[in-house]
Amino acid sequence: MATPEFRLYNTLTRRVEPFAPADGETVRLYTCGPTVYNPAHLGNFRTFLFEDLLRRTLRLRGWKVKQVMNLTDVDDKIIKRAQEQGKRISEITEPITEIFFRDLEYLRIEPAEVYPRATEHIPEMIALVQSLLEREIAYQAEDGSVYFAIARFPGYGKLSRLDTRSIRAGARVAADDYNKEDVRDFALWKAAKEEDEAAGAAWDSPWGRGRPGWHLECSAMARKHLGDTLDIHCGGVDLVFPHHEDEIAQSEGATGVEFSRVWCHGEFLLTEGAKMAKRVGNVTNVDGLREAGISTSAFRHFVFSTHYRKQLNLTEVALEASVSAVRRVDEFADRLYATRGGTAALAVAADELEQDATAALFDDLNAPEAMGALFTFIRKANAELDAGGKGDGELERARNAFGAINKVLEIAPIKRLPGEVSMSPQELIADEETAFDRGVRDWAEERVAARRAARERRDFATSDAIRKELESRGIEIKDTASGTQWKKVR
RNA sequence: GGCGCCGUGGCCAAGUGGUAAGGCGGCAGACUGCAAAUCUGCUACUCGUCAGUUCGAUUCUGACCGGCGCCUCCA
Repeated sequence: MATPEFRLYNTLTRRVEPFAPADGETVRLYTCGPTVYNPAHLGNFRTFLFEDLLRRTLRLRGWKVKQVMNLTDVDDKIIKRAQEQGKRISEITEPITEIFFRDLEYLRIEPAEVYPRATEHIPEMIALVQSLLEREIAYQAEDGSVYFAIARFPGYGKLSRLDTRSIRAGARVAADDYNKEDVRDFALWKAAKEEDEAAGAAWDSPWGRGRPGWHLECSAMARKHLGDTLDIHCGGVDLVFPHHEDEIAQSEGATGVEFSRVWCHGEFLLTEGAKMAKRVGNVTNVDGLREAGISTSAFRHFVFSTHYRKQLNLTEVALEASVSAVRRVDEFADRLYATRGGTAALAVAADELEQDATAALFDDLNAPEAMGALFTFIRKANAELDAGGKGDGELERARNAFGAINKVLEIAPIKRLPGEVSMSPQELIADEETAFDRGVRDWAEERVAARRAARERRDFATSDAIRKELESRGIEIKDTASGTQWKKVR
C-alpha cells in the first residue's frame, strides 16, 4: 500500500500543505502546556487531545516524535493566588501539576518526552533576553523591566496577520506598562515587586531582581530542548495572538533563523454555544467527567468526532451519543479478540479500514472521517464474524488493522493478546474504583445464583422477583450465553 | 470597527464541480421464558436564503440572514 502524503494546515500560510520533519526522521514538536494554578478544564484538554492525535498520527506515519510541553509555573495568576493564600508559588504549582499529570493519564494522552518548568530555565531565558538587548530589539526600562521593541522587528504580525496599527487606541494599558516606548511592546523581563519576592517568584538578573514574561519561557525552553528551528509548534487558537506572535519575535529576533516551520492551532471547545473559560464559570474538568460517568474512550470519541480546526460544542446529548458509540466499539473489540477465525471478506474490510483511516488521518488529521472508516469496518466485520470463517491469517489481519487505527484514536482500550496481561497503573486504579464492597458483592453473587436455580426449574416468577430485588439495590443483570452477568449501575 | 471561522437528515458530523461517509436516536427483524445487551436491515431527490458562473453546484463567485472566535497576558 502506498503511503499517502502527510498534510497539515499551517497557520503561517493559512493552507494545508505537505509535511515532513526537517531531518526526515524525528519530528521536533513543541506544544504549549498549562499554567498550573488551577486544574486544567476540558477546553484545555481538547487542545491536548488534538496534540495527542497529532503525535500518534506522526508515529503512524513512521516518524519519531520528540515532544516538549512546558509547564508555566510562574506568572501573574499564580503569584496572585500565592499572595491570597500567603504561600510560595511552588506550593500552588506542585499539587496542580500532579493533578495535571493524573488527568493526562486518565485521558490516555501519551506523555511528551520533556515537560520543562519555567522556573527551572531562568538562565536560558536571561541569555535570550541578553541577545535581544545586544541586537537592540529590546530595551531596558527605568524600573529594570526589559521590553521587546516591536517596531524594530520587521516580521512582527506574520502569524496572526493582525494589522497592528488597527489595535484600538482606547485599549486598556496595565498600570505597570507606562515604561514602554510603544503600547504594543511586551515584557520580556518584569522587575520584581514586593509580592513577587514574598511568593518566591523573583530571580537575580543583569537588570536586577525580576521574573520572566509569559512569552519568554516558550522561546527559551523550545530552543534548549529542540534547537533553534522546530518542525511544529502547537497550541490553542487563542494563543496565535499575542503569545505565538511574540514567541516568533523573540526567537527569530535572537537567533536570526525561522522559529517553527509549521504552526498548528486547535479550535475551542464551547459549552452550550459559548467559549469555555475559567472566568465564565462554565468549566467542567476531568473530575466532572468521571463523576458524570463519561469514560475516557467516550470523551476521546467526543473530541475526535469533530475536526480539530472546528469549534466543538460540549453538550450532554453529544457526550451521551459518544458513550453509546464507544460501547459498540468496545463490544466489537472484545469479540474480535475472542473469536476463532475470519473470512476472506474480513481481510478485505481490514485493508479498507487501514487504507481509508490512514488517508483521512494523514490529510490534516481528519479524525471524524477516520472514525467513519472504523465504524464501517465494525459493521462489515461483525457480519463476517457472524458468518464464522476459519481463516487465522484473515483474523490476524483484522486484529492488526483495528489495532493500528485504535492505537491512534484509542477510543477503545488497547487490546492485549493472551499472555500480555500487564495492566497500566491507570487501569488498576479504574478497577479499584469500580469494585464494590465485599458485602454487596457476596450478596449479589448469592442472589444471582438463586435466580439461576429458579430459572433452571423454570420458575420465572421467582427469577423476575430476584431481578427486581437486585435492581432496587442498583444492580443490573443480563443473561448471556456464558451465564448471567451483573454490574452496579448506580 | 479590523481579522477569521461556521450554517449538511430529529441531534452530532465528514465530504466532493457530476449528483450526499459515519455516529446517536427512531423503526423493523434475528436472538431471548421475559428483560437487557448484542447483531443485521431501513431511516436526506437534499446540503441557511437569494442571485450568478457552468452542460451540471451542496461543493466556485457575490449579496443577505443566522451562530461563533480573536483584536495584550485565555487551550
